[in-house]
Amino acid sequence: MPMDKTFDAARAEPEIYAAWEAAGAFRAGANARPGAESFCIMIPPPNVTGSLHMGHAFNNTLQDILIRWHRMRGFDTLWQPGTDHAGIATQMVVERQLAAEGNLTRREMGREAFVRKVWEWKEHYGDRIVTQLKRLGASCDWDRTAFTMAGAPGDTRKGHENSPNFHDAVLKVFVDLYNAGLIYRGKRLVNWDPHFETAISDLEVENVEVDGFMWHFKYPLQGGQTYEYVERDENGNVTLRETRDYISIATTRPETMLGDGAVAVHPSDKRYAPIVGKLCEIPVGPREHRRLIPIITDPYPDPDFGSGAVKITGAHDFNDYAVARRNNIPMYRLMDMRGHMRDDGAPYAECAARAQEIAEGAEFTEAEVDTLNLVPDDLRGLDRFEARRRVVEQITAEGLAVTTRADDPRLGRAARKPGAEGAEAEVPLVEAKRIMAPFGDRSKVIIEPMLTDQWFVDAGKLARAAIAAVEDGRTAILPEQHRKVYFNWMRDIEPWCISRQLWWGHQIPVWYDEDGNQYSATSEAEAVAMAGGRPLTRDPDVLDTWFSSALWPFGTLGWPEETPELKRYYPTNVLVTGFDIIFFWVARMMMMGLHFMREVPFHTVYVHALVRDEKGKKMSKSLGNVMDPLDLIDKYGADAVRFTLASMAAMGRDLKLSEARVAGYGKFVTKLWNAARLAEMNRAKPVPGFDPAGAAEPLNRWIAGETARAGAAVDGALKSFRFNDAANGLYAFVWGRVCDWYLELAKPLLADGHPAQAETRATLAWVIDRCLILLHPFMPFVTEALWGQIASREKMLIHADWPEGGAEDPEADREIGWVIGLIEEIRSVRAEMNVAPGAKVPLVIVEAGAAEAARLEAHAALIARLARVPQMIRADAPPRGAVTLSAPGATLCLPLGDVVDIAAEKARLEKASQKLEKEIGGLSAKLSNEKFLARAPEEVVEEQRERLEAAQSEAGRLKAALGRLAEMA
RNA sequence: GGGCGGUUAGCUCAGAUGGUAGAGCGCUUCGUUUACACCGAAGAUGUCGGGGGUUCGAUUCCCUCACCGCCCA
Repeated sequence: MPMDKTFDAARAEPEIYAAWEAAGAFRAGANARPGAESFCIMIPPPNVTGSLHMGHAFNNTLQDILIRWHRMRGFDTLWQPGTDHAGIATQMVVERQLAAEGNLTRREMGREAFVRKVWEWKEHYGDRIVTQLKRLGASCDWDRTAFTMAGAPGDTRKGHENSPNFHDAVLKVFVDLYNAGLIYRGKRLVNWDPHFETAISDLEVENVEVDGFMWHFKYPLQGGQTYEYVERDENGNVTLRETRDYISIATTRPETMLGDGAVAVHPSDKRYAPIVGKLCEIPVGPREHRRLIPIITDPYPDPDFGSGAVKITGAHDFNDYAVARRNNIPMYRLMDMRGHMRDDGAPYAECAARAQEIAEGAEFTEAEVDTLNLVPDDLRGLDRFEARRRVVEQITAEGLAVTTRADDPRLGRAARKPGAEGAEAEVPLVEAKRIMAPFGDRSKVIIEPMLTDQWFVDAGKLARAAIAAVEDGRTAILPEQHRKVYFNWMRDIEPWCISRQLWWGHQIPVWYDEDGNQYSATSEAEAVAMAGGRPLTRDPDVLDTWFSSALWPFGTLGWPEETPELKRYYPTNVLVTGFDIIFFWVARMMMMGLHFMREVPFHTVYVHALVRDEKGKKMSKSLGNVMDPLDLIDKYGADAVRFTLASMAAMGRDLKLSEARVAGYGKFVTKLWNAARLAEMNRAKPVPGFDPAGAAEPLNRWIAGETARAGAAVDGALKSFRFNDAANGLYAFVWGRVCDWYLELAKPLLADGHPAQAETRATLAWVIDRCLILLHPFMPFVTEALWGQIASREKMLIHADWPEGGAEDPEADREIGWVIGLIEEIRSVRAEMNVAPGAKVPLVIVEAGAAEAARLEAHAALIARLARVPQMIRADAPPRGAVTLSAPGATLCLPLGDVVDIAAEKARLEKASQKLEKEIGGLSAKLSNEKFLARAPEEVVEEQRERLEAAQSEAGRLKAALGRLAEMA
């Protein structure tokens, strides 16, 4: 049955994938040679809520290439798959679904029922991303699919039937770190997401510049005191001197003024030296209970920024928090968990009075301060942004806003034009400026720094080993620039907040007795025993999802049990990941791996770049520029998508992906298909044990050498993670060498009756096989399809032996190279002389060296065919009007006397001649430079000399040809 | 503000360790020779961002400037 003209990817891909799975082709150790080295990659577990995007497609294509390559080379290969339970994301998705179904809310149904719902959801939808990875051709050992929540209460064990019990590993890690003092609980300022009502880590906060305002307010000094406020320029000359009864404070968040504990100025700031230590009044709240706060010094305020004085709100700002701690300033929490102004506790008057005592020096505790609600009664319960509006309104109404002329440019759009009507009016100074605001990376709401009790990992201690391992090269990070990023972050690491106020996740294994004592244990029974039987309640919080994914490299292999897999595959070889999770994930796996396994989790971290759209924009739903890999697979086939991604994977460079590029590689699939089709039509079948290196025909030896060269290039490129070089090299080899030249040159030899027919058939089949093998890691589907179609084989291509070695054949290279050059030369001349494509022109041999003459004779048939010169004629001199060809070692020409356009030929020769003269000029200048001769390496000098000689002899030939042309004219 | 990366053909990008600037796409012209028109042949296009330096020699190494992008404050 003749082959179709194209590969039907849509039909073939699922069949091929099913065949691989049925054969167990992906299983750990499949195709391993006896005693083979192991090669293991841990998949970056996609979120269980995820669906395949370009980043996944890229990331997994690269992993699959490495895995398939090693598997074919006989390594004991494991590509460990699995998914991440993705705390916030999953909880969000399920809550949304409940709402859409008109179901009870999370809080209405309670924790247990909700968690059960999440497990149900996971059963239904949790394998979507896995299915999608399969469409890409990912050859993971799916039987081992792991899940970061496996074994947690309620696990239905669907979709991750064989996953190691991750929950056990997580609990053990927690308890061990707790007992080692590396995990602790404390009241700290953390990033609070008011939408999800949970703490999140620094890394989950995106700082974005937005339009905002900077308000300037007056904090009056206690009892109407005054001071001389003096400003000076750099030279110390006084530029402003006035008597003030206030200190000017700038803020972008006026609602937090209610919680101010102090005003701070820099110790060197002379302007405020007279009032340091005095009290000033917060200009908001009921007049009768205005709070007074101290003016202190601290290195934090920048004297050159704003007024140089900073309000300190320890409970709602990270910088202020540090200042407050240093100076024992109380931190008053103003908001509730939803970001609304507090509406709890005693009335304002009572709280404010107590705060006043504290400001005046009364003793206080953290716990007491947290009970004080300093939100005035009229603002309680308001949303934080509404409260801000009211605060500004109240202060301004009272005349305590700093004012400026209405044409002050700092007012932004609100400013009048200078000289315009009203430009001289005094208006409140509200600067319009860009300010950095923190947003939750999932909720997209503004994050509120919030003083709450949380659990922390002492990351600083764990980081030391993780830094050392990269410093001494036990783990290599590629490309190298990412080492620096890793070090910078690791060396300056903050405690890691690991508690989340969610329900979906590993619940913290800590119980409290009535006195608040903590018992950390892997089970409640154990905790009760530790507590001597006292009644306990469990901490309701769950762990940050990244806490469990940090255990991925050993948790998936069965730790804490000492499984054979753990022994065999840990440390893993390569981690392929995006730079955006170096901190979230890579750094934490390093810390946990080194701490619990005493060995690095992976030897190499290959950090790939971002897939962008063709204009270089980040793909995002809101921009509408996302390309869906599944759509592309539907349209062009998985092979084309994979090959595109691989060919663009230059290390450290972002990919700008365009559909045209994918379409281009789709054509490459067709090209390969048709090369195989040609072989089939010529009845070229693989001959077992055949080695073209020993072929009689130079052409066959030549392609054997080219193939060896291509194979070595692929190996070299993949060894150093240059996926693009590997892919592009294969493309050039298959299309540019095999299809464009070998197949064309072989056609005459494949003709019936040709003595080399059998050998050439065997070589042709061999070459196609090699193409399939070398391309398989990149384009697994079409290659496997052809492999099966060409012959019945012992093993599928996925387990075929990767070629090792193979030598080039310099003699055959020279010979075939010469023939190719001649054909190109003739084609070029014909095209430029406008010789009719069908016109048959003889090749005139005026002069030829022995080797050249032999080549002409040996390859006459194929030269005739490809260059359309049906006969070769010997002559003593070039005929009139003949065009001389540039062929090393021979004087050949084409008698185009009748057809030649003399002017065109003259132009052609002159152009070539000019180019040569330029080269000759450059080369001879170089060679007459004594310094060059003295200092350049000898082989470089020699090379230049040879080039000069070649150019000169070529120039001579051109000159002769030009001379003949002149005679004709 | 600190750090990192980029600037090469019309477009998208390669150019490890300095020594003849490349590919794909696009473009122009031509082509039904039985693998492939999802093809073939031929062709054009570059002060390698600007300026300095090191060197016999710089797209490549160093400095500096400009513009673009990313990360961290």
